[in-house]
Amino acid sequence: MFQLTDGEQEYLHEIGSEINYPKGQIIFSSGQKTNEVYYIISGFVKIYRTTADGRQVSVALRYPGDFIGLAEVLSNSSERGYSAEAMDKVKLLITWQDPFKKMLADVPDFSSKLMELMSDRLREAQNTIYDFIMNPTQGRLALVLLEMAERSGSPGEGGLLNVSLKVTQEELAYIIGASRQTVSSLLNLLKEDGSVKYEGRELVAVESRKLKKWIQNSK
Amino acid sequence: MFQLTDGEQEYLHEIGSEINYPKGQIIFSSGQKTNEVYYIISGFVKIYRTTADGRQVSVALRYPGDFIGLAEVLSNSSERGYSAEAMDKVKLLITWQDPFKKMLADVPDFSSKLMELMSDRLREAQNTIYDFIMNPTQGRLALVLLEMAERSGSPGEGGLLNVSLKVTQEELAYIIGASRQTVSSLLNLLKEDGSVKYEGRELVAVESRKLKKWIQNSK
DNA sequence: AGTTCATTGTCGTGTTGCGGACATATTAGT
DNA sequence: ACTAATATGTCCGCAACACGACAATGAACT
Repeated sequence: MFQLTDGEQEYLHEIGSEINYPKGQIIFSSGQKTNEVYYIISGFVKIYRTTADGRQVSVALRYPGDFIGLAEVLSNSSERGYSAEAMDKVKLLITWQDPFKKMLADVPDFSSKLMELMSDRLREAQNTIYDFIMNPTQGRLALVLLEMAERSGSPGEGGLLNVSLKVTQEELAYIIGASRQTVSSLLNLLKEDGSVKYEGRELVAVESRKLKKWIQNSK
Repeated sequence: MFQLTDGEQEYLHEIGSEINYPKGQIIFSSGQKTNEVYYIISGFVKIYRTTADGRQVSVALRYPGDFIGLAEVLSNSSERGYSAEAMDKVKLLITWQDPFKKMLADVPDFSSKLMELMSDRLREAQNTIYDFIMNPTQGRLALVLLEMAERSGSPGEGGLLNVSLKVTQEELAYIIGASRQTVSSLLNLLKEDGSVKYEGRELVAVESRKLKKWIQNSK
């Protein structure tokens, strides 16, 4: 996986500034001018677009240690193609694109590291496409829950992952491209099955073994 | 769009060799060792994966002027994640990864150009995800036909695009994640509508205006 | 503690699209 | 030209899911 060196972290802190966003805060919006690159210190960020009829479609989730708003800067496109929203309390490092580009030129290997990052992301996006074609709704739901749990959870015994996630069903529906109602019933199936454990409206654990049974042959 | 300079083209020809593949030829397969990078001179290439039960899922199409097999090389992953197959007569330029990486270091701006390419591709992949969520089958079919026509066709008057494409309906089904039968009926609707024109089994023209009416609000 | 708002559960009903089956048409092989 | 292999058209039953409606539950604000 993608990992910055201490030196790179330091450099980023020098040219950027830390900001905290509350849950639901919009970080940037589709159509806006491209000025900054963000580095995620903690929390989840949703990359999405709002359709003409008001629906949301999210195309990716970004996790700590990842950059957002990067593609536009690297490809010199002046407008954001997607919006970004904090799904959680999020701590970001904001850097303006000029010093960021200078860093690209200054710091050896940073450029090739970003190249790796972009390649990984492309692969991820292709996997998402693959999953969309292969998996019916329940599989996609399982996939997303698993991914979020793996990114943020602490492993217990067996395939158990302890997490602490407050994500509404509507949000999940946007991510997997399903209706809210369908997510509701599917989640209940997963609960009965013991694949996921909720405390109130907070997801507290997932049983990855069981969860994987809902996913189609992934390869 | 992505475009190589003459100098870069020349360099590539020096370190690589041209090869012709017939339609249906597999260029590389998922799981294979990563050794080469390919540059498409002419023809279409399908990037796909075969599922356990034999179905194919294609996640992208690549057109002339694009690289394939690039992501694995840039991210130093030793195995191909997807397979690539010629959808046409395809002319490729094969380069081994070592001289290719040397070129990256040698040729100024080549690296940043590839960065742009990767960014564009990521954006494309995200758009594909978006379209999958937003568009029902007929919309996805229209999108793919339009894209292929735009990439290979010569524009006539109005929104007309003259092309010459031999793609089976099964192939289209793999690309849009639908069943062969559904593609068959939808294509007939498109023909009746005048959105596409066939001569035998060859697609010869698309009426982009009409075709676009089958696509949901794309932004 | 009470009111308000957001979130979730659960019905119907209607549509879309899959997948099997089979006929027909077209292309390729020898 | 004849045969085999591929590709296409079409019908039908079935399952998955969307979408509207509304109730019930839980959370947040004052």
